[in-house]
Amino acid sequence: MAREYQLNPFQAPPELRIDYAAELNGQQLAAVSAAPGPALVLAGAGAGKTRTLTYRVAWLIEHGIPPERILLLTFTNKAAREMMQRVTDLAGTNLTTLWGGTFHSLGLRILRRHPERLGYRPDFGVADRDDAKELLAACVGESGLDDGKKLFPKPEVLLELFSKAVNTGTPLAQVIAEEHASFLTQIENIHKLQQRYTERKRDAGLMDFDDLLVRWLELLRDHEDVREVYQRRFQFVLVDEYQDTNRLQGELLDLLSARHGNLMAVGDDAQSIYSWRGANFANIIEFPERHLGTHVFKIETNYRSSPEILALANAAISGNTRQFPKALVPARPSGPKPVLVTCGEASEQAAFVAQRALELREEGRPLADMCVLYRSHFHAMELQLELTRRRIPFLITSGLRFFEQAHVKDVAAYIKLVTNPFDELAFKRMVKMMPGVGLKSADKLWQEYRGALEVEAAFFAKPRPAAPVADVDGGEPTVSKEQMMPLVAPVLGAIANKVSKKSVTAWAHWMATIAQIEKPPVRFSPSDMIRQVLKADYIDYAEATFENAKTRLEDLEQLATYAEQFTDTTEFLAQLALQTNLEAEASTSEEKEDEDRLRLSSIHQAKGLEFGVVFVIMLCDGLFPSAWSLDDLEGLEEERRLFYVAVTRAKDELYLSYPLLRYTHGAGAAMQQASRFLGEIPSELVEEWNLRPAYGAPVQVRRPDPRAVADEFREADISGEPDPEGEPF
DNA sequence: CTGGAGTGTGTTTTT
DNA sequence: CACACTCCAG
Repeated sequence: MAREYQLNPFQAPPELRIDYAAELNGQQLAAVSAAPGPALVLAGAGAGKTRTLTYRVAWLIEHGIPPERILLLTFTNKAAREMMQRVTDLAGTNLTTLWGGTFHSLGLRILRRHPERLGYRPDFGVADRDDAKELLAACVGESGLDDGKKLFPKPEVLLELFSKAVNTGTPLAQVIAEEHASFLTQIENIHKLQQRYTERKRDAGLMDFDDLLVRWLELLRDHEDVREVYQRRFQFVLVDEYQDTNRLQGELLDLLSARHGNLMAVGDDAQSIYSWRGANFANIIEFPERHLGTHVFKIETNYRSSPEILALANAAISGNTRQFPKALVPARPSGPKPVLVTCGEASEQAAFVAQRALELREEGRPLADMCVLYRSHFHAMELQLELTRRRIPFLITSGLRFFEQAHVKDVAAYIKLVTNPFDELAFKRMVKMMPGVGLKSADKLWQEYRGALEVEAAFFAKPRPAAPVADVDGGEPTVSKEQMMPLVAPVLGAIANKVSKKSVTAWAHWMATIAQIEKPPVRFSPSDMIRQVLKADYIDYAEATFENAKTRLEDLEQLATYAEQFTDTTEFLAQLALQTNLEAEASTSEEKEDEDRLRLSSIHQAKGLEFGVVFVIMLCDGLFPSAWSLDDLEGLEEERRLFYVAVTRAKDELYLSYPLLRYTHGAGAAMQQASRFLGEIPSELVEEWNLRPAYGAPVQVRRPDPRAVADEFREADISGEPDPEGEPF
């Protein structure tokens, strides 16, 4: 292996601004100042994993490694941004040339530079889950495979299977055998369908989430000159949350770092909670075998939690058989014991959390320093109601993603079609908004449109010069903003005679709107486009269609504001698809960040965060651990790790609660059993609270009237906006 | 062929 | 209990 950079990659340090030895403990320092070469950093929860990684980046830069030679892979884009900001503050260096982000966003970034190598257009789009589902559904439909005679997997299920196969590098047949053996008889058809789906994506100029990884790997593997460029460029590769990488990501990392061999993987096997998404536990275990000469660093001092919380966490995880043994050493002084709270029913549990949060706030702890964690989003229902009722401000990282809401997708479809006239989904989505147009007409119109478009496009199809591979210091992608695509409106005009009588007016109106937004300079400004679409079409449509049109239109105004930072529609759309949550990712205003709100989150979404006080609710067997996981050991162990992640978010106080009774959908009340995870904790490690005596007046026990619930929700301030009436309580 | 009324089904976690 | 899907009337 060529290692010419290996001999002395670190130039003589200039004067260092950071006193590493003073700011890090011995174990952290060892990892931060590690000599070049493969390194595996096993850092327990709260041991300063992020801190270590951040200082490592600063250390590299202070030792003369140019930022553009560092690749930083993190679990969320936000994490990358925060780390880079921190390094900027620490070392006073400008990091704009450092590449950092999620696997998916970096895959997009690299693919965008060489799309022609894989036969993609330079402005290919990113299909989110819904897009992928629709596309696949269309494939199923036209293939006639699902004739209703035999049970055929639904598009969602198929996508899940495809995804698992590529992410884990497992043959599709094997995945099906493991997950849905009954579909094995139709394996031929499923294979055909997958092929069709792949072609269809390419025709539509779309990559789905998996493509961003698969094609990235393909690009590096099959194109030596491209591989060379990136292998040379990325002298140091750092990965966070390595325990949650899947096989595909593992291969990408190995390939990217193969030349210099400076791959530093940071993770904690006890916090692996994404195996359902294909995360490969083995990556972390086999790292030293795959990378000869790996230095293993262990960081075991926990700075986050009180010894009491840590003792509980250790007890909780000890039920797992598959783990590296580790000894987390507490560094903080003693605190209160974790509390186990048994409640009568879910609404009582909600009342407890609300009341306790208020008490703690009285004692001077900001709401923002408290978090309520749960296994599944719907577990937080009663709590949302209770907080709303009591006017306690809260921030929820909700299950539904901003971009996946119908109205957002509707408006985005306009931008998508103008940006990429071949976007079948966008076209059909808009056409179906017209009166009298359903699935079939949409398809017919699409065929007509597509035909006319090909004719138009022929004029634009000029041979593109083979793009030179960008050099290490090469510029950004060579996507020209020039008009390389035909205009949409003329094509719509050309086929206007094919439109049914019912929708002629709507069609003309639509055409006018499209013409308006695809005219420069509007077409280069996503936010202008959104505002024009709203004004021309969508306000009316929304008001006629949605009961809650007002809220939705406000959302769209927010989208337009968010879009202002983009001057390129392709990038805007791609980023939007990769964005989980607009609020979490977009830069929020000062005012909003200052606001004191209780945080509600699924445990998965709370990964990497920490709070003074943590409530873990709904610890019922069958809910957490979820009923799905009860029958196999691996599933159960993952749930246990999830529980471990939950409790290790807490710094000072931890409350574990569960209701004895729960009202389930339709079936009425069901008795609940305490989670088996609670049973695994020695009783001397927790303090048990008896709800009623401690809280005087009996908590109101009521079965919510569903209609009242719905009303309350409608008025509810779910986004956590400040209450217009002023004082929250 | 569309869209409404009526019937059946099935509920994790997310880039 | 909500939503997805089916079936049937315009």
